[in-house]
Amino acid sequence: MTQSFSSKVLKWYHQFGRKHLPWQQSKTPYKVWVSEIMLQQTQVTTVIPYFQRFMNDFPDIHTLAKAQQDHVLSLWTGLGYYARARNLHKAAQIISQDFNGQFPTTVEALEELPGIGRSTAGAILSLGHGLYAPILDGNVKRVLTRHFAIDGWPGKASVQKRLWEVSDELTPEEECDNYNQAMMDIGATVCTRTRPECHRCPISATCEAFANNTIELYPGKKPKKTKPVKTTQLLMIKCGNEVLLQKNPQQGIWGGLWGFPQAQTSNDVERILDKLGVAAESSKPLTEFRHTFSHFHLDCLPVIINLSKKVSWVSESGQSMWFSLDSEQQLGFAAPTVKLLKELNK
DNA sequence: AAGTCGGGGGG
DNA sequence: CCCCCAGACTT
Repeated sequence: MTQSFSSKVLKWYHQFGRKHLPWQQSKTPYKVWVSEIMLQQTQVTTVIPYFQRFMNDFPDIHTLAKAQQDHVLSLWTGLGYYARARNLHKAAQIISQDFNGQFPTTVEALEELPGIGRSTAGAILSLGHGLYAPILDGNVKRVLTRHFAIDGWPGKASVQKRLWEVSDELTPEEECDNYNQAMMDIGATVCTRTRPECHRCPISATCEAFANNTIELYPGKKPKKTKPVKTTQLLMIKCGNEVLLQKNPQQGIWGGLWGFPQAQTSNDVERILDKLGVAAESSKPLTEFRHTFSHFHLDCLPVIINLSKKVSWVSESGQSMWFSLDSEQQLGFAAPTVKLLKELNK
């Protein structure tokens, strides 16, 4: 009598599964939710310190709901995909106000919340509530495409559909939480992208890719396209110990984060200074660097602009501010902004 | 179906 | 340089 797929996975979990990750301690739906959002497209080792800081400042959903967006984004600084933080904050307000702080307990209701898709909903239900729900993250996709030799890029709709069917079919009612955790653990620690350790895999005996020695064919690769290159000047307009920052619009790149005014041409620079009603005393370009996003390169030329006189200028919209270089204000910054603020502090 | 949304780990 | 990572959302 051969064991079922899920029972082999579960047996492996009890021996080798990860049980000491920060969000697995005194587990609650809130911790599971926050960790799942942070872990979207982000590796575990990267997330850990962010999760710790986040829980320290926002220990429960009501605290998060009441927080300033700037505070939430400040704890997301450097993590990327900032819409995750904005959506997390929005969802916290909905859950706190409309649901009395209680998470929904169905996939459909969870998916109504901003930032929660089918897989994250499944993780919250299973890991957070101990209910039945399949998941399909990058780990599970890698394990399943290899085990069942499922061709094609998993991002493709037809392949994704097939993977959901397989995941749904394999996921057991009993110990669904442990099964889901085990599949992620196998993907993260055994069935890795490069150099998988098939000799340690609990399901290698039935793995098609292992049997055919075609592991490297799975998962199918994403079609590559060349990233366009954009250029920008980052204007570090200084006045004494302060520098001018602007808040980016909520939608679009770096939404809700504070950053330096940007210019494409020297004409733009003049216009921006004109609007401030100031004249530059001196202007010094720093060394150019490239910042790469998921879909384009941004060649950044930072320029320090010193003002001759202190301007008593107040933002009309609240979207601009003079930021003290030794301030401890909790604001969200993109990675290049952090890098350049450090330069200014030298 | 394709594009938008970051930043870093590891080869 | 490359690819990918506990994806979701918009068009």
